[in-house]
Amino acid sequence: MSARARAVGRAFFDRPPDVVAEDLIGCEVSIGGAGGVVVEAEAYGQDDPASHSHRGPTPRCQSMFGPPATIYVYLIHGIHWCFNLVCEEEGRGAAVLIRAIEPTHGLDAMRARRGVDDDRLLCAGPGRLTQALGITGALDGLGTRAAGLHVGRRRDAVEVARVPRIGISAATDLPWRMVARGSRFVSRPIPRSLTP
DNA sequence: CAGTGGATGCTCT
DNA sequence: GAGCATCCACTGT
Repeated sequence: MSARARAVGRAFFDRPPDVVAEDLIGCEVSIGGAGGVVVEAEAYGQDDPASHSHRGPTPRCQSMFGPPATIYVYLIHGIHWCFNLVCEEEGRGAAVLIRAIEPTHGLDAMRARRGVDDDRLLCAGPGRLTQALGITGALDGLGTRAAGLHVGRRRDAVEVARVPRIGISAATDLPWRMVARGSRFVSRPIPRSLTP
């Protein structure tokens, strides 16, 4: 077990969502002793028809308009929680969806919560990741400190691919999905046409 | 491996 | 009432 990486500061999140999403790749995220390294994340902004914040605050997405590093968690398809971190300055409604991590800590707890044995599928997808980490709507609106969430700085170099986002029906061309090249822990592979 | 369809219930118009 | 930032099982190559 390696030492915990130094935490990123609030200024890290006080930047545009695509910049934050790109820089989050390779960073360590953990909560309650479970976690890993971010290998896939998507950016969502206010002037972005695919974003919940696009039409202004609603009861669901209100926390997107909070200060940088606020946690935004919502339920999708009535089943799965999705985990975001707010970025840019307060009130902009920008956030980054964490879509996949390479699990490194608390593997047994995550396997138990997921009910699967295949480590590749533990955190490969926004719904799988929240289930593995035990993240629910109870964290919505909290800051990282209050939630017990740790975000550590990137320690090793990563090559990041910028590709179109997944599972949305608007702004499907915007390349705001960031993927760690070569990782086998992503939710879906990088499109062949965008592979060197 | 690719494509399809069902589950499941909250959110917003 | 329609749509949804998903996942899983199942089909057919």
